[in-house]
Amino acid sequence: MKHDPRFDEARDRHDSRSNPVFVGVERAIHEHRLPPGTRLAEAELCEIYGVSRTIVRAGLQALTHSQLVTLVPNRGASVAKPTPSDAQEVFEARELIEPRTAREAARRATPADIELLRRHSAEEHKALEARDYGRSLRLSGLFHTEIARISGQKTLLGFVDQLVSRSALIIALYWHRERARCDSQCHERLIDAIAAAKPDEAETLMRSHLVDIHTALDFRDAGDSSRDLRDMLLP
Amino acid sequence: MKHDPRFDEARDRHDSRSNPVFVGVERAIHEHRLPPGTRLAEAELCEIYGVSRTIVRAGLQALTHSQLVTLVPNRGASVAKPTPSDAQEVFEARELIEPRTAREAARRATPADIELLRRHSAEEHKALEARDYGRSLRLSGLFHTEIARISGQKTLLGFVDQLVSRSALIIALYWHRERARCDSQCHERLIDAIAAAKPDEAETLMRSHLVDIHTALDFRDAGDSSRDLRDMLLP
DNA sequence: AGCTCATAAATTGTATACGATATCGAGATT
DNA sequence: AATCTCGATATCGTATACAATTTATGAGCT
Repeated sequence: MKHDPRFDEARDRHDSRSNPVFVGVERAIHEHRLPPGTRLAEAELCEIYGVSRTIVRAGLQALTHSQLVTLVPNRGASVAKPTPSDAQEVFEARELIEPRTAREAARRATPADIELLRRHSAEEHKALEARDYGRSLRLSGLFHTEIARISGQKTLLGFVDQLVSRSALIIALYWHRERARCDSQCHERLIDAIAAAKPDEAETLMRSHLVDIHTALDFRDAGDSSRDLRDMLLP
Repeated sequence: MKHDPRFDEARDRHDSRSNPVFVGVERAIHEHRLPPGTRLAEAELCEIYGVSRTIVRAGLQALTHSQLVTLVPNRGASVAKPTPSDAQEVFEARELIEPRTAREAARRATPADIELLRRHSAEEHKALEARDYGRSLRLSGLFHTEIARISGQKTLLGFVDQLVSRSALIIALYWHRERARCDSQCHERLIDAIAAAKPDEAETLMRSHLVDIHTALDFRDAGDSSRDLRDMLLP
């Protein structure tokens, strides 16, 4: 046996993805159950997830690498608080990268991919109607990473993943209007362009969609709130 | 005291950057002392750097996140071996992102920045004349990340950093000609464009520079070699 | 000889123990 | 009353111990 291809799948996502702390905290951040700035004490996470500090620390370091968590030496971890300047940068980066993934997705999407996108969009719509704010936000992000996945560029997918993640924090801090009205419209039109295999249109739609969100950000207060960790992570 | 700004510096780079395993292995990869595929046994790294497995494992996980190391569950770590398809992707991503950082650098570079770039370029040239292949390669990569730093986009800097890192592995695997002749020419011209504050020109030069390298890659054999870890890491 | 399976050695995964650093609070000082 | 100092407590950083898994070795079999 020369090389077992299973390893290639195993390695990529099973480093952080198999860590319950990483998965749980990431998801809680995506769903806005963990507000920016929340302190993440190791002992507390140990109890919540029933693992030792070894696992907790590995998870926190992984979260730090994706910039969802800020780790201050000797003083512990807390949910990251992107500054207005960070927010600008993240959206500038998205405006550079995602039009490309949308273009490529339009060139490569299979019928199954389109089906998946439409299903996601429907789910997002449903969550929004059910007032399940957190879930709709997570699905909205998933839509963007799904397009990156369809584009077939694993490297760009990694970047988009990170940018979408951070966007959840940015939206938590700097978004005030009733959101996602534009989203569902924009997302539908993007799917149509991709399904019609129109790369130029998909690229343009994606760019303007991101610019829309970007320009709607509102940089003022960034107040703190402190509730109980267990409440935010367990449900 | 509300918020000590030193933390902002401390947090960013002092997570992985203070780990001797991360720093040492990263540098060895950048300088082509650690060929792709080299196995990285934990016990061996413990001895080499005089630290416990805790530190070694943290370093290996950080290296995995920057995709320099492949970590297979229960079977340990080895230096990553980007496939030809990975290599294509990395350069496509660089061709998307780095023209932007070059453009921004041309708009924002201070005289001190230009000075620094010229000094780096001179060092690189010297290393090349001294046949110090590893050093010249590392400096060549540093040139690209330095431009990203000057662009002022921390987010894109992070991506460029990762892409340049992986490029060292890609060059180790898929580059055969006598290299870096083009580089020093290209780099000089790029500095000139940036110094002259010509964003369009800097952007174009960067793009064609990257395309040059990309098209010169040669995807054939990817043979293994196994020497002693200590020899590759300690000097 | 080549193969299979069992056992031993090596290596990784996780938990815990201990030392270092930071945080908090009581009492003294200005 | 506010600030400062110093000890107690909590929290983090690193090393180590033990369990789980993989890899290497060799006897026995076809």
